[in-house]
Amino acid sequence: MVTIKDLAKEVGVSVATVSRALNSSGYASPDVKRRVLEAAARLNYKPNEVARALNTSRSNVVGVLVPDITNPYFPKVIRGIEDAAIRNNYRVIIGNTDHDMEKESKYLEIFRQNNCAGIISATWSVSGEHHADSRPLVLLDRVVENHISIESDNFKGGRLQAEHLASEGAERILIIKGHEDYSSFNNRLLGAAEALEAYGTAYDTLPYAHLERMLDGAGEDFTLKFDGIICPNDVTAYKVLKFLVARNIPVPEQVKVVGYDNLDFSEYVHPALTTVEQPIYDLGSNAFDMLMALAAGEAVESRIMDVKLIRRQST
Amino acid sequence: MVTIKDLAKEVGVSVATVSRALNSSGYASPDVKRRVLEAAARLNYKPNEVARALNTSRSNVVGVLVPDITNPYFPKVIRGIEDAAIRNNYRVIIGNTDHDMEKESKYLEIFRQNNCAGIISATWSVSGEHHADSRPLVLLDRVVENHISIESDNFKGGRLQAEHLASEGAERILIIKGHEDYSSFNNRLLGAAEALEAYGTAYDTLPYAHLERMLDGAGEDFTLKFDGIICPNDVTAYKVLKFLVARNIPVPEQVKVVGYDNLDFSEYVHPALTTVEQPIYDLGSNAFDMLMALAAGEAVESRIMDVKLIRRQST
DNA sequence: ATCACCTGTGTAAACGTTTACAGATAATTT
DNA sequence: AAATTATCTGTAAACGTTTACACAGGTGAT
Repeated sequence: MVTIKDLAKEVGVSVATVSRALNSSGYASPDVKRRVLEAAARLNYKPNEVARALNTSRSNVVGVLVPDITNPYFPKVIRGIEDAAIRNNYRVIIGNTDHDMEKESKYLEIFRQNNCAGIISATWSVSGEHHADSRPLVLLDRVVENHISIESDNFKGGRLQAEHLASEGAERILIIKGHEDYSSFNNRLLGAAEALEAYGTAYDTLPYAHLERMLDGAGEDFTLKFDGIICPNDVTAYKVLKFLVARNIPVPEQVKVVGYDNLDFSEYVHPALTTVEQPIYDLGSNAFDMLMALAAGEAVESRIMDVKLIRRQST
Repeated sequence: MVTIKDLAKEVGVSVATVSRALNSSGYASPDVKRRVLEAAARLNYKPNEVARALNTSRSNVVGVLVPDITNPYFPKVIRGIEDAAIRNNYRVIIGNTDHDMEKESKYLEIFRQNNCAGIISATWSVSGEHHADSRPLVLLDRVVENHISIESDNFKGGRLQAEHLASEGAERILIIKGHEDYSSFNNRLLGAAEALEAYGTAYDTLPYAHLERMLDGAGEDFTLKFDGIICPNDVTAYKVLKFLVARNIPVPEQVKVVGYDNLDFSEYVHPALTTVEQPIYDLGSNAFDMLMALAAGEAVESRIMDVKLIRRQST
């Protein structure tokens, strides 16, 4: 591998001068700078990032934490992050936490061991003592006190779900709750509940675990008592739709279903899913930009991205 | 951050001894070793991976190249790789190449700059001069001469698709081709064609680009002339199903459709998709194991994983 | 002519590890 | 008892960068 030393020898200056010429840090005469750059191009010199990271104790790697990359929401987020990262000459290390606080801590430790420049996390166990680490951090789709975060307008999204069902004539609505640890799901619930109360529409809520039991064929069939179902995300909605269709319950005639996310697949399920679209890719790329700003010591504000309703055949 | 130096001071030995004690390399008296480990645990010492990578010119990071993580095939592969990696105390850097050789080269360069231990790639432009780099490499779902690879049994998979349609009574079959640069798609095509010829069933092939034109509403509607459609992957099958359903063409009565991959979603589309299942997750985790073996200098053979047909409502 | 300052360069230390080498002691062989 | 070998430890160099510091020469102000 060609190093800064080789360049120094080639040009006939010291390594310090080469480093300064390459990074335009400190002084370097125009002539030397030109010769260094020429030699670097000619010998195809690429700086060793590891050495750089060791010296500056800051690599150009950002750590990204997701519950499970297999959940189709996250690849899009990651793609957004990765594209932004590569534009800025950064790389992305990913970690799957499975909502497990142990794993989460382990990855944070790993990120530290790798001198990562910062962390974007879509999972955050507040109870942990991660806080000790002062690395720049942006939470994605999760809001936690004293941390910068970016999320879609979950409250509005919940409201859109509810208003849409109500305006389509649903009179008894079931709201399926998402993972209770996450602010995003809770805010969707709040938004929906508030809207339904304003409309004067009757509704009930169902913990996610109960839904799973129902889908497995055990437990009560909740769907019979309702004519509208609000799902915490699209993947849940797919399962609900499958359950209803398998029982020959006409959707949307007897029951209307609305999801949240607008994943690519939502137009392929049957019936095609009405859902709230959030700008998943942009959430990722913006999160990266915010992280860079944070790392540069700039003041950064938490961000909320707009959402909109996408109407399809399930309502 | 607590370093090896701190441990040395704490225990009252040199850093060399600490290093040897921690890594069980070279000699270290049982007593010293015990004291070092105790101090490491007490002070919560974690080795700095960057320093280690610089010294040994080999980090515990592997680079993973995929065309686009947004394609639902890849998150599963990546999850397989990542799980295997973390078990072995390795990390994963991902790169999206978009089938673009420039990006591919760029990422390979980046992996080199980061002293990556090896590369797993689901995309490989043979024409490039990447070969100069002698880093361990495992190709995933791509076969290229002189490289170790792992893939599903694409030929058999293609055969299963064809045999199934034929045995269900299809008499004029359309095979939609996948990306022609990739051996996996070509082998599926070969397997299907060979099976159909053995059956004496008529078939035709369609370049992917033509399909896209048809889906966009432009160009000829190919589906009318056929009663069986073999898709190169599930995502393509989703699009075909949507196209057919939108035109009220009864599936599977008039046209039967079979996919390839068995993605999680294939049971949610309408009608639920008959497809060939390949062990996507295992492809990833095995690829990692092969990479480790390769890095350890062991002899490694390319691997082909078995596939099986999953019958659902689209046939 | 003196002083201050700016520009350009080299020397050397530092980042946190691993490891070749040498020296010292202990254990085993002859 | 001497010679060999095995075990243990420390010193110092190395990995490829960045950067504090020192020094030299040039420019401009006083």
